[in-house]
Amino acid sequence: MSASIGDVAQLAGVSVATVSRAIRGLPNVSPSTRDRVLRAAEQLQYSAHPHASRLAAGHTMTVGMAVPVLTQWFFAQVVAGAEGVLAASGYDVLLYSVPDNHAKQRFVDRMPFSKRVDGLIAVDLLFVSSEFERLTAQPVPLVTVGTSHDGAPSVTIDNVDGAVKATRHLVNLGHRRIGLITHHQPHALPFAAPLQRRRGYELVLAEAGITVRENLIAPGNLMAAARRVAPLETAQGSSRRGSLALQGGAEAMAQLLTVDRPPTAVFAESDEMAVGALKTVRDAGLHVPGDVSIIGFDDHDMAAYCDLTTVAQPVQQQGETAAALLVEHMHDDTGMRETTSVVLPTKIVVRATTGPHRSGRADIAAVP
Amino acid sequence: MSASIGDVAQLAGVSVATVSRAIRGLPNVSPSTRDRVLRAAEQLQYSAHPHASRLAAGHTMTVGMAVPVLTQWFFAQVVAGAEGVLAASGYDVLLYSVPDNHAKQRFVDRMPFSKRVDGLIAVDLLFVSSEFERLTAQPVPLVTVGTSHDGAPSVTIDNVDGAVKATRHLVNLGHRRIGLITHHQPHALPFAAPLQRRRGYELVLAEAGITVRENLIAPGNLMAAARRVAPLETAQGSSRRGSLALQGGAEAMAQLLTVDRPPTAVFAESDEMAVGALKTVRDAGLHVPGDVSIIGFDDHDMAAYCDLTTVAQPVQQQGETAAALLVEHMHDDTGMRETTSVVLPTKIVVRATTGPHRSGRADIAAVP
DNA sequence: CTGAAAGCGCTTACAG
DNA sequence: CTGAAAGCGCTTACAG
Repeated sequence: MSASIGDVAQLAGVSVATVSRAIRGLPNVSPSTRDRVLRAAEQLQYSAHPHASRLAAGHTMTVGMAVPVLTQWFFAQVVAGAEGVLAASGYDVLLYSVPDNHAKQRFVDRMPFSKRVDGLIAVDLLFVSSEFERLTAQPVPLVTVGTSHDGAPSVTIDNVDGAVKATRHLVNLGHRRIGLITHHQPHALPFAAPLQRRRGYELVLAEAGITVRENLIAPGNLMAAARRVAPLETAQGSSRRGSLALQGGAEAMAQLLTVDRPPTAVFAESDEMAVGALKTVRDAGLHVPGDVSIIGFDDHDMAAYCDLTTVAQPVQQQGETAAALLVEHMHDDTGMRETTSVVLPTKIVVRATTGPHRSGRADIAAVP
Repeated sequence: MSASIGDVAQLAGVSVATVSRAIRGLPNVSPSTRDRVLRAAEQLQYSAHPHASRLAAGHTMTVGMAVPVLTQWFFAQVVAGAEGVLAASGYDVLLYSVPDNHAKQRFVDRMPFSKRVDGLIAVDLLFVSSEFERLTAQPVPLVTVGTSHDGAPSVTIDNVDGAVKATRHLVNLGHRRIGLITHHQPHALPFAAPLQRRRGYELVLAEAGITVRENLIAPGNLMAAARRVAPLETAQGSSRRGSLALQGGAEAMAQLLTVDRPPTAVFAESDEMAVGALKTVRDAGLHVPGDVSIIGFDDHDMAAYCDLTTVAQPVQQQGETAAALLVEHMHDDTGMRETTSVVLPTKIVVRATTGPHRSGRADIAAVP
């Protein structure tokens, strides 16, 4: 079929051991020999059979990457980011989609023992402790993005802080009746992004002396429908729902417009929901930001187009950082697995959908 | 580290050969022996080392998938579709991003000879004949999606026909001045989707006795910017540009609104451009479809949300079909590579952005 | 139905 | 600096 190391050895008149060394750039090969080998290899279009070298050398030069679903904006970005740095370091990426708990179970059961990867990146996968233990009880290093577990390096953003920025922006514009469109999932774990973002919202209201009103908080996640499409509990579900989030945001906003004194500003936990909300407001004949200010979260591709004010998070960079961390760990043979957790910064991007509260500081004055 | 086939053999009291056969469900193993082996394997949490079995068996059980860039909607969908059926057939997917000509060159040079995959799927990659020959001059089967080359199975859609449907829809609504927002790339090959879609447009105008007017055709591709982001010439660039397309569509529409007698209907070669166009029209204070009808192409996630009339193409299904075709070819040891090319159907989805020409059949009456 | 042995194509001590 | 040989963990004829 194609040339083997033996063919090259024969052509170059050396042993296969020497070919192996010459080609991999190992020391202890005389320049002239190396030259001859390289020329022979070139001539035969030789490249090492990866499975053979991996078997012999004991490493695979590939890393496994598990994501809930590739079709969602966030995940595709993260994978792309990781793939870039992994490729640059000579690693192939093996893709695993883990759309539901069954797939997660299978991933946890099989992956660590399948010996086919040198490292693992898990994006937005919430592992219960038994799963996580199983995953780390073996020599393949793991780094998580979007979630963090004690015992593995992780890459995340500070969701509370991001939400604080968003809410504070609205408060500083004079708003007092501030709505929240959430993507809280029923049984989500405590550190899930939706809960964290809600927490930031509540923190700022408290610090501004504004009472949290339940009727100003609307779920934008269309639970039944979302569950059908993406049955897996993910940590940052908010940013990842695809077009359902548009619709969910639209409906949540519609609900907010029915309450007694509707909000003059709304923080949506994701840009997609924010864009949906935008539509509802405009369809209702109201103006943004004249009547209602809206701020999102993510800096999704659509955000710039819609002139949406938002809290930007670096998405591709989360993949890149995770990959860099992983590469470092794979090269680190000391076996000691220090658990770096890097928290990437968010930053507010003010565009055209937020503005000062209409009645100036009226509302504020109304509150003692 | 983890159990090997030898450990299982020892525990079960049989030879490794028998373990191998029992575990892979080969015939010629007595039920009781098989049972004992399976139990032992279970107990040791044994799973075969993939590199070893692949080396020995001569196949890799993985397929390589090359896409221009994973971050674009279309490509992520296609990969997800393919990954699904590949996983179901027991294949892993190795991801290659081929964002520019340099990467393409490297892919063509190395991939086929790297012996690391049993098959290849190339999405939207335009190969010149020398590249294509190199790719097919080896035993690894290739299937292309979005492009088709003589000599390899492919899955595509009929872009001409899709565009015919779109344009005919507008003509049937009584429109005569029909604009086109193109995504034609300067040096694109003849079969590239943008050209095909344009061809469909021209075909229908001709059949309706309407002259093609150059000033009603506007490029929506923001060439300089697009080139910076995605330097590779792709076949169906129109559908894949991300947010640039939104902006490009918006600008193209703005241009169309400046001509002497502006179009009463516009066919945009992609939904993203159509959505951009929608914005321009509304920002100008005009109504859709009252003043201008707009139809897109793709049935992108955003289309339903925007109530955009469009020509839907099955996107995930293109990945699924390609994967199924490839699996079939990989299982086919006859070596004869019949070149099935499957063309998936498009279908028009009428929503709220197209409507009858305002002045009824006036325009039509004006033309003999 | 089962086992002993060769072989897949490399890498890596070990000698020299 | 270079080579002979063992070994990585499986699979696959070949015997029996």
